[in-house]
Amino acid sequence: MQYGLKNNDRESICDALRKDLLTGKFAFEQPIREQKLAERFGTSRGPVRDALLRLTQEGVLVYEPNKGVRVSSPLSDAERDVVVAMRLRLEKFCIEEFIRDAKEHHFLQLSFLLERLHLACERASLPEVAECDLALHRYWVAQASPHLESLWLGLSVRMIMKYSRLSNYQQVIEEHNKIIHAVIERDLEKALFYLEENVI
Amino acid sequence: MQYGLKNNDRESICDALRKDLLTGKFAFEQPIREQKLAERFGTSRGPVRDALLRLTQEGVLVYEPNKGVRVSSPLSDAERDVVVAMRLRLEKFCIEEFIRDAKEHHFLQLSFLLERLHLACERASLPEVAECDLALHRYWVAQASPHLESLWLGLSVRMIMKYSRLSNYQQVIEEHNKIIHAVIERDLEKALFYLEENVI
DNA sequence: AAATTTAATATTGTTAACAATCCTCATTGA
DNA sequence: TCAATGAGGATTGTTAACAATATTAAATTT
Repeated sequence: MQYGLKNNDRESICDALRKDLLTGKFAFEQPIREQKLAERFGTSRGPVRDALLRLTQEGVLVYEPNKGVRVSSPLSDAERDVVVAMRLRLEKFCIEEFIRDAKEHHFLQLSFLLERLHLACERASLPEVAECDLALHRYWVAQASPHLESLWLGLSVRMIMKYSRLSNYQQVIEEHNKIIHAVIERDLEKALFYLEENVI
Repeated sequence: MQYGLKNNDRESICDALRKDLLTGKFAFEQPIREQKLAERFGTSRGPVRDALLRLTQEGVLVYEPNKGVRVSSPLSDAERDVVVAMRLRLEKFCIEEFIRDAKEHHFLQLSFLLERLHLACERASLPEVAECDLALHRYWVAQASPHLESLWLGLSVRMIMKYSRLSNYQQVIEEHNKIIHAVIERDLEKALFYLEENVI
């Protein structure tokens, strides 16, 4: 479980940790120790602290003064419903913008991300599937509104943490095929419909 | 503009900076320098970096590697609409939970926060009004769902940054009076109605 | 004079040492 | 026996120095 970050970057540490957290490598409520992570990533505690602070703000971790961070407890069903509704509102807006403004090379990038998701599903690797799924959705959000990207991330991460439908790989592929083909055909109505089916 | 933080705390720095940002003390796109803030708050750059990182995650600041952070540009009208809808969805849920579960001392605390808002409005101090307004809404959010609190903060801060209706002090007071009295009477329907009028 | 290169400065990124706080567990005293 | 105390270690919080990168200004070349 040793990572080789050539670019010592809080972003890299943050992404690696987020992946671990999403795929359940840490238990709920488990405390996270800075020194241990620093050793794992081959850096000092500084960049690790940065990453932990970010993940705290995203809601994956909970911070208590002088006690550090621990993995946050899962959302209640009611809380999750709220988060789902919010994410859907946000992502619908972004899909709409994306379909309106996207050029050919954006669609190409989308196809590439879809292909990566395919491969991850074939390999049946949950961490990779989770990452590719997020990367795909994140792409149109980031293209449509950089402002809303970090907001979106917080919502999505919380959603996935609660429980993951991602283990049904066949369904994951089909849902995303539908969405993306609708997007590429610039069929807004269809795209929103399939998105609504997928984001639950 | 010198603050006297006895408790050197990233939280304090973060709150102070957020207040400045919300009330327009920095221009959009203006770069923020760590050293300057460290001197202002009488600490080293470490805690300042922590605060800047948090505000970046909240969306108030934008980070570029090796270039630091700058004040983020304002939301477009369409983006703001999305954020408003999301915040409303979140806060309605929290009000509902709050009304269901609140004890007498929660109502007392609410009255206290309302009183503070009154005083701030009388003094016509925009920074204080903004702070009290946020503190009030934040209270029922935090009570109803600590999970959703940081999410709510990101939404609210972005909303207020765009433009502030807060300068009409008389209206601010009336709107909050209505909401809070409805809450104390546990009249959910009324509370949601007045909330919808307030969060725009 | 305009463009390019180079040096100097300013700013962010990282690190290791130190300070403050929390936690554990053995010791003490009733 | 049990609660209170306190020492020791573990962990987080802060700092200042250093490294890496970006920006600016000057010098050089064309």
